[in-house]
Amino acid sequence: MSRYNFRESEAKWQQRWRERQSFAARHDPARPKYYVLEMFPYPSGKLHVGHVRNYTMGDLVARYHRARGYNVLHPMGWDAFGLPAENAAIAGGIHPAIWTAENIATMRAQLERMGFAYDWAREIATCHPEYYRHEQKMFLDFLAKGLAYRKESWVNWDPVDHTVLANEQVIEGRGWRTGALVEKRLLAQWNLRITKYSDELLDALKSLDRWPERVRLMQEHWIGRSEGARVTWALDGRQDSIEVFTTRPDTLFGASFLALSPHHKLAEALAKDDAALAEFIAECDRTGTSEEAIETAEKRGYRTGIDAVHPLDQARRVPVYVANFVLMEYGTGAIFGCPAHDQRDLDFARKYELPIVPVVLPPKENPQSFAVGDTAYVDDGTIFNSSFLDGLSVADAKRAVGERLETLGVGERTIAYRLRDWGVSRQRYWGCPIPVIHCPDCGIVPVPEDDLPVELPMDVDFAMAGNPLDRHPTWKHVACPYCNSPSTRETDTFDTFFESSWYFLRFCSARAPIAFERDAAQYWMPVDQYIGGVEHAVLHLLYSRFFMRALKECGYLDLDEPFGGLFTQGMVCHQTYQNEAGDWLFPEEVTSGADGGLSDETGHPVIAGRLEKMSKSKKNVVGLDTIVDTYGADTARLYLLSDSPPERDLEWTDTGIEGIWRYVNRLWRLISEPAVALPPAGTAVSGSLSPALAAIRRATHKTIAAVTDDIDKFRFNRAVARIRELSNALEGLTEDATEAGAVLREGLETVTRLLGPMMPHLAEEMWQELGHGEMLGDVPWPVADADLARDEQVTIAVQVNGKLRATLDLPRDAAAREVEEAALALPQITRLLDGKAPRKVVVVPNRIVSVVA
RNA sequence: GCGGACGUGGCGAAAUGGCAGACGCAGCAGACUUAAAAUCUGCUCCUCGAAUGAGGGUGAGGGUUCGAGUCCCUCCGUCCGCACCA
Repeated sequence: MSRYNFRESEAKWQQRWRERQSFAARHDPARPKYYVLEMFPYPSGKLHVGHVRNYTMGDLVARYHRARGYNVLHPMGWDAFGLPAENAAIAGGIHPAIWTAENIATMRAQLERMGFAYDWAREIATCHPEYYRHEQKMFLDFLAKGLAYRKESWVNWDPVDHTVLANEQVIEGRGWRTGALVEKRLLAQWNLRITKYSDELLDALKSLDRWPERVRLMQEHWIGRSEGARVTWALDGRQDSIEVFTTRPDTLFGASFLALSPHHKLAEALAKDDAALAEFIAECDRTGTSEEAIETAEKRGYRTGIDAVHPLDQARRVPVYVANFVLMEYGTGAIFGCPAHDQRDLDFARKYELPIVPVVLPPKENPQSFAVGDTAYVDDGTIFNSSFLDGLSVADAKRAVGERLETLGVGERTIAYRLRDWGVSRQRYWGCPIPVIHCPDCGIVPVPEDDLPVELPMDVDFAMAGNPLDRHPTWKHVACPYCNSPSTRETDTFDTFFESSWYFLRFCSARAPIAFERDAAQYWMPVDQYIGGVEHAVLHLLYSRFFMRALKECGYLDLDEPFGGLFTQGMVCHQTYQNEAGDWLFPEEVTSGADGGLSDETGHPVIAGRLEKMSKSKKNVVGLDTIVDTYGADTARLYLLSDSPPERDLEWTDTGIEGIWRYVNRLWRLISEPAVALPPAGTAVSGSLSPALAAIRRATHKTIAAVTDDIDKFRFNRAVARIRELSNALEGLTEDATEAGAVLREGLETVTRLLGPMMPHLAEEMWQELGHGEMLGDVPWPVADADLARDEQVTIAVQVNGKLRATLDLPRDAAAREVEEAALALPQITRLLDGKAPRKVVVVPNRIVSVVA
């Protein structure tokens, strides 16, 4: 019995693809294009099966479209800047550039072993100056257009590492690496004006009909458009005023206080002469920004002693507080509190004993008796206690009050967004240098284009905390390009999301001396199918959408959306194991005893934990190399496609991959040791077929249609099941008729061609074994013959009162009357009807007869 | 709190409103073998029954329909995203 020799076969076909440059994409406007892209990896060390699931799907899509006649672009690259390289440098004394290059080499070799159909000539790594020089140019263009600007912003500051931390790097108020309490600091940061496109980014979501609804919703929430009003409150006895933003201007007459953010200009000004207020603000800053901190933080306020004048009733005064729950980043950094109709305001009012005036009367409530208890009333109702608004609905009152505010010049209807501009400065070495120079005389000066790229120096020292660029003896010291005064370079680098916001454009002309050739981008873009994890639903995918618009504004291209189709695949999970001490164990350290109990290598009991996403820290990882060594790339690929729907999480099990390996060998035997002699390649099926052979031929053509449809709809697990169904049927073909060989050949060739995009090496080997000279990768996708796929006989279910009672085999498309008669004549049915005529009979052609007795 | 998704055998899962459980994993029985592995064959939702078969079954309850896993309402549970957003 022969076994499929994947080692020989996979190496052979990979070599063949390389020699023939089978997957090199050529710009050819005469042909329809298809751009498939998987989110490019961070070169962290080694590929894990989670990566490989993603790339296997992309490869299937790429090879499938190639077979369908598209000019396919399917590139791969490396998102190569980032913290882990720097941490490796700090921990192990290896330079980030070397660490990254070594990891890329390892991971590229792993990808090549998987046989993915990438155009390797277009490979990019974002840490190369030939890549990042172009984004330095983009930044200068953004600067010229006002799309980039410098602003003081509040950041998470790690006092030990001397660096800014992203929100995700702050865990329970402490730096994830140092464990130091994170401070809020005001730092001058470069920002990109993404908010300029808030409305456009929101509106265009509607056009992204090949994106998951979930991702579009997440972006919609992230942009967070809300309509409301700005209202100006004069301050009693002062010249200045406070502007608040509200979505509920209809409740203005229920106001009982104003609250300022601790970072509000007025709050800071007052703190200069008020030590207690200064201390209150300082305390607010010490509170972390993490979810836990926010949730547990008590709502606290500081009474300033200032009163504000109600804009619609000069006689009314409300106290002004500084409150810890008011965000400077949203709206105007100041709110008015209406306790009766906002839960948070209600809690605050109860605590500080402020008046609670209801102004929205719920339906069926009495204006005299209605009172707010512990719960604010936030729904619709009739306005009361509100002067000229009395009697209006909430919606009408919003309109009326908006008009009045505008007439009086004390406010206007406006729109607020949750989206904030994107802060791109990072106090890190391993990133793209921000190409500006600080001149004591000229101020901030862009690096002249001729001086690009600003390259990272290689001779850096990681021995001390903080950004090595800052401490470098010479790098930052330059002459001002305009006045020649001694100046300093910007030592911050870009957020690494900068690189991933345009890499898909670089792939269109990866070796161009400019960022990308306009023609190439206009031809290949947008990406037709983008595939990656849902964890990028907002940041990367939103930044990329912004970049397209910003680049368009700077004249780079004329397109808005980068990704026409998006698919977010599930994660690969694995059982976790812990010993009694609570230490995590690798799966290979665990053995299961005869009684089903688990133990470690020392014989101590092991507790099986929950299924979790594979991660190094929980040790529930499966090494890709081991899998490929043992079973080959194709087996791993088919397992990743077959076991779960692609959008759902997949559990990696040893028995699962074993099963696929058995299937691979069954397929190989089916081809290499056919039960019936096969006629030569190219022999068509002819002559009259026995019913059994006709059924197999029908199954063959049905399978083509079904698998094609399944792949189009990303139902890969079902496509695999269909192919297995067909190959199972072919295994059962042992009939020794003249036509049998030709029918078997047609079936085997179909299985081979359908498997081509999934298990490309095995399929090539099978295709060759079937006697074909050309490569399967060059053979067009099979087309189902609708006539051959059609059933001549159909099985029709017969229901009585909704219960299945019998089935009926009839010729296809039999007349409804005949079907009904045949059904009613069945003994099981006559028995149930007991001689009575049915009250009603529904006949669905070729499917069912439903009898109501 | 807001928003979303999901709930089907021992497990992963199928099922344009039309025969629930395709395809696979695990399991059981058998064949081959001195034996094991590999391979092959058969069985495997539950209850009753020797069997043809009968009844029940898609988180719970209700509704629409000739017909509901699928559509609608209420509830329960799980997972995910966002969250002091005014």
